[in-house]
Amino acid sequence: MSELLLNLNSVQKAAVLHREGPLVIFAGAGSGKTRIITTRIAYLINHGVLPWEILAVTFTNKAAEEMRSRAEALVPEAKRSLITTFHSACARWLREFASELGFDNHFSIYDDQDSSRALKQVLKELHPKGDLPTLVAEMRGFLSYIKTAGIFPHEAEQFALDYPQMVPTGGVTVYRLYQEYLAQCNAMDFGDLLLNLLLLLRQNQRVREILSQRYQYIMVDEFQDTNRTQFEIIHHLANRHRNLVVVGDDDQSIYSWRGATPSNIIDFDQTYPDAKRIALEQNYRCTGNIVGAASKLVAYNTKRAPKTLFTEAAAGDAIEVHLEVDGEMEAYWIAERIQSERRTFGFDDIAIFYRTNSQSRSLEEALRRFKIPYTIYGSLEFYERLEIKDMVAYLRLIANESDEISFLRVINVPTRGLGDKAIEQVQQFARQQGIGLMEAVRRLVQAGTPKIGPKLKYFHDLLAALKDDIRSSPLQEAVKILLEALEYPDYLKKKFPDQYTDKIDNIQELAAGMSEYAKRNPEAHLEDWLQAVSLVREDTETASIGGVSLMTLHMAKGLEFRRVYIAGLEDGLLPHKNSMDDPSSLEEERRLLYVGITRAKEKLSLTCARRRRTYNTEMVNPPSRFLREVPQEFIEFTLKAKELFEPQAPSSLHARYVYEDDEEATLEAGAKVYHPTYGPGIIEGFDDHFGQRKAIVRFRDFGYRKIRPSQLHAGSSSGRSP
DNA sequence: GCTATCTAATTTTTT
DNA sequence: ATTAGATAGC
Repeated sequence: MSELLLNLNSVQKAAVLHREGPLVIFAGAGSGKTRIITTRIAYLINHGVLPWEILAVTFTNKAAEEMRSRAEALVPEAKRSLITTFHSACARWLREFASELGFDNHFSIYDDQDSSRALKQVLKELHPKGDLPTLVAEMRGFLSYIKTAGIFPHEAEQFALDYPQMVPTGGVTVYRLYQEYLAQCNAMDFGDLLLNLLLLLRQNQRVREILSQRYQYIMVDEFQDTNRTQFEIIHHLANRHRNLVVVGDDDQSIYSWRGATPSNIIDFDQTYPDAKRIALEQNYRCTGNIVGAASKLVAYNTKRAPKTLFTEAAAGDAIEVHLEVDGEMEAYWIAERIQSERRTFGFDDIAIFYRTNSQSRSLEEALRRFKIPYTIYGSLEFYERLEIKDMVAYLRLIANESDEISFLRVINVPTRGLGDKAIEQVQQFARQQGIGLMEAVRRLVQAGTPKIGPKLKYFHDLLAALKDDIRSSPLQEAVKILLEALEYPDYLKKKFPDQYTDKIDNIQELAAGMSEYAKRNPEAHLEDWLQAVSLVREDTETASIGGVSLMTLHMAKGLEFRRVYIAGLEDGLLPHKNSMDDPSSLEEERRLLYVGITRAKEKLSLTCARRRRTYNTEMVNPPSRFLREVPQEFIEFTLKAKELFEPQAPSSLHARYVYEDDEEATLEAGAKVYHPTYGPGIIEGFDDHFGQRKAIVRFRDFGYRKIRPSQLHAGSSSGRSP
């Protein structure tokens, strides 16, 4: 008996030992699913499977990294298996076969910001007078949806006929033009990495043969979050050997708004009728109370595969529920609590989760006041910072001169007299001649175009020199060469005098990361590094600081902490107000809380605030409806919460809170009101204005106003004429 | 063409 | 409050 299998329960063992054919594993939270995948990889390798015949895909770099290192710890050969994210696997295959699609294998990868800019270029030409920001926003949503659904431009027409409500006016044309523009730029957005690979697999028999032959054993983690495109890719890859194991938990599906279809896992056996099915329902992570609360909560969902998570662990501490007067006090309470428990839970053991990023500010302030170290995950992305984007854009343009989005970004950075007018002239010339922007620059320089000719020549020569210089130097020098050639520090100092040091530090960090990368991958070229930074976003600086972890509930998936706080359990925040009216969105909000709760190994606190300032207005939200769905037996109310919650009568929670006094009884948030001067509006919240209570009303025609409730009539029109 | 000022928009966002 | 992006004025 292999020692790998020690300490596995019989169900886990069955999952690991599964050899041929499709298998779907429903793995509840904390049931050891990463362990199963890694152990299975090790087991396969120990039993004659070649490491490079194994493919394991996940969604996040973090998860992939974890999986890779754990598998390697079991068998060192696992480092030759392909254990990575969907996007980076696809990017790798696309580089291999780019030419089959008419792409150069130095193609750029566009992040959301780049792709918005590309879309803007397309729309600007199509609707010169249109409201660009609105159009871009509308089309972005449509494009990301249609790409995750695996629908190609040539199929979009039919799709628009079948589902007209899903397609904005002109959407089909924009989709086609956008894809053409990206092809012209030799660039792919995140969606294209998947979609273009799917296109290859569908149309190109040679590629399909090679890739489906290559991987004997395929495993996919977090399968509930796959979209249709990903499902179809996996289907093609696994078609030959049919050794496909998918692992997931429909209760943890929290990305349906991004095209994930949990039916991929729930109905897996419709595509694979011979699929075996294993359910892992024993939780090894959390205490009894935490598991109990989470299961009871998620059981309120109507759409889910039936299952019950259980544990043999002791009940442990009760789940703490606390209510505070406002968001600041809530944060203060959490910080104080962390401080008082510091002998039991080290700062690294603790996480605070919240629904929206904007909630992090008050938490940060409170933690700072208590001198508690913390790390915020995923707020200001390192690679989205202006100075980093500038550097990366230059390097991209050097690797791929067709990359027009990078071209447009850097042509006047640092400022060199090539503003909107000049760019317009270059673009128009390019359009006229049917050539790329860089070629247009070359010809305009050659033609000795008046005014902009010399400036363009400077830019062109600079770029050419940079290209030579960087290509002939070791990779780790690239950023340094750029900085000097551009005199970029001077530019930063002039343009951002007070943020200068920060920005230079960031660039230093980029350069350090680059050196590190070059050291680890001695063979790597600029293109490899560019791909890595496009797909991996980690801020090495913040990652090493440690302390209490702050993140959104979405980011928390897949992680675990001994001690967890979830802040802002209020109707309007969790569930979020945009998701409260639609039943299936509401269920997703519930799953979000479920995910948060099940991250806690030992102790959990749920907090909410009566009032909360968001942006500039004060909102009054009732406690989350989800709090009522957690049975009282698992909960301990803090003193403060007790008087307000009345735990013995949970159904009165709302009533007591919202209708606390007569004024709010008739004018609660969300109520339609009518004002004699401003006309119809909706109450968004309340504000205490020097002791006087005012309603924050969003008027149909006059925007937001703070109004004394006595001036408002209930309903959408007044009985009297205004 | 560049800079300063104004305005609108802020759910979540693995890649 | 904050930020990015568009517009108006130098």
